[in-house]
Amino acid sequence: MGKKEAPQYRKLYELLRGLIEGGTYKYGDLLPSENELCATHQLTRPTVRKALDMLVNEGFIIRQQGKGSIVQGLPKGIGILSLTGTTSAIGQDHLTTQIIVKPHITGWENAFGFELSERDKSLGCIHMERLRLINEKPVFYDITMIPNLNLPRFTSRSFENRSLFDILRKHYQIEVKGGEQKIQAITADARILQHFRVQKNHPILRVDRKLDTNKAGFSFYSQIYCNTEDYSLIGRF
Amino acid sequence: MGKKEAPQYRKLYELLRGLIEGGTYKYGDLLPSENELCATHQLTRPTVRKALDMLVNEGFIIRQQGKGSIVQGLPKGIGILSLTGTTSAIGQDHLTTQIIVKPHITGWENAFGFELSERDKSLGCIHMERLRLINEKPVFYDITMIPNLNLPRFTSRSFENRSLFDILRKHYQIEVKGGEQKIQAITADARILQHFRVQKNHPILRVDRKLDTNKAGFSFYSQIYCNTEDYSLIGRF
DNA sequence: TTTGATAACTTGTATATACAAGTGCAAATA
DNA sequence: TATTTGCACTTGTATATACAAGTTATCAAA
Repeated sequence: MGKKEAPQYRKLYELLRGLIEGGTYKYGDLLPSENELCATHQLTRPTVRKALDMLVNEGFIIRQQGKGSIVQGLPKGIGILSLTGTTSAIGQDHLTTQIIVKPHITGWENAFGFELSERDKSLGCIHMERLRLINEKPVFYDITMIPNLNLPRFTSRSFENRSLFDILRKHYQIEVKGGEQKIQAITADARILQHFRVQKNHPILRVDRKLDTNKAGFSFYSQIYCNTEDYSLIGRF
Repeated sequence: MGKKEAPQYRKLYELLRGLIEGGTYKYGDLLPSENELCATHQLTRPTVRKALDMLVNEGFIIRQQGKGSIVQGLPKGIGILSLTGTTSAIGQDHLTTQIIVKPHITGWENAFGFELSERDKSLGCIHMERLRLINEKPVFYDITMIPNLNLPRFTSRSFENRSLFDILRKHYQIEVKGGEQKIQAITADARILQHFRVQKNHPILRVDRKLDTNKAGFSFYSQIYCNTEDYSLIGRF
């Protein structure tokens, strides 16, 4: 059950990412060259390059042949469009979570337009609804549906302070590896509007997401309503 | 000036991507194993894996240890959130483009909230506004601003039938490598509403984008208004 | 029949190496 | 002085190899 040790390239990636996020390397700085990193960490160039590839893919650095790896700015807004969950994306601001509908087992009404496997349909799902507030102002309302697939004690866990992603990773060794999302601007229905404390024609952003995990065949689904009046969703691509 | 031959891993990537997009490999299929691809294309495994890595990053396949590379579904909506431009994303539907404001050189009023370099500020920009229609219905309105940096004949080119990305790549060897985007739901102003032929409180999705290219220090900017009534923006992550 | 071991596949990680190609600076040259 | 050349450094591409680890089917044993 114990988690295996992370591979070398991943450790280096986490280290460098941490140094960028922590401000040790700032926008425009050059990272140590690949050969320097090899020497410092006792690795070979392909391994180092794999770590740097990950940083490139996530937009932390760009590479320039003949010059080096140039640090890029951090995402400044809410990174909900990237992989990290809501909780890890806000930064300094004060984020609180209210559970509106506690996790409970039910059938699938639908999966926000995504197709469900027959197995998932027959299993039913764990349903949960949460409201997220930034500095006391409601910003996200999200509905999460997870196939009811052998997650002991799941419905009784606390989702107040910790992100769903963390809980899945730490207690169930499930890591979200990617997914698909559909984005629309809508005028929300009365129930959602009430949570956001806004008026009838207030525009709301809706994101329907299918989240794929490291367990083959295990995906879950969420629908996020977002009041983008004060915070916009940002992402790198 | 001629374009260099693409590297092997890129050629394999294009080939496989084409086969997936063309339907030769369908959802759930397994690609040939890495060793088979090596044999077929006279390449070594690291090279083949690099091509597959790219497909993974763009969501075309997932890999499962012990099993193989599993083909995923194609993006079904409008892939504006991914790298490919609008034109290549629509698929079967009929897309037309109307130039509302022809490309012309002007100063920067702003860059949609992104920071400009002093050099770009002093150069001014090429400004252009286009309306895209899908099956005769207006869906996108986009404002593009490109630093006025030595792009001969640019303002006189035709943007009716071809995507901006294609023109940049073919005529100027500029490839968009990524970028940053901010997404909000808004109620549009009168000018935008008029183009979309919708009423006052109709919700509109706005995407502000900074596009980074393979030329270091060369980025351009666009602001896209989108009526998501019939088409939602989709993306993989 | 069921169970369990095994073998033959698959992808994952890592090393070691070589040369190509772009950048930037310093020394040599005009 | 201004320009060119060359060198040292960077990342980019590619090969060859080895072993770890997950999946699946087969076959033997219980």
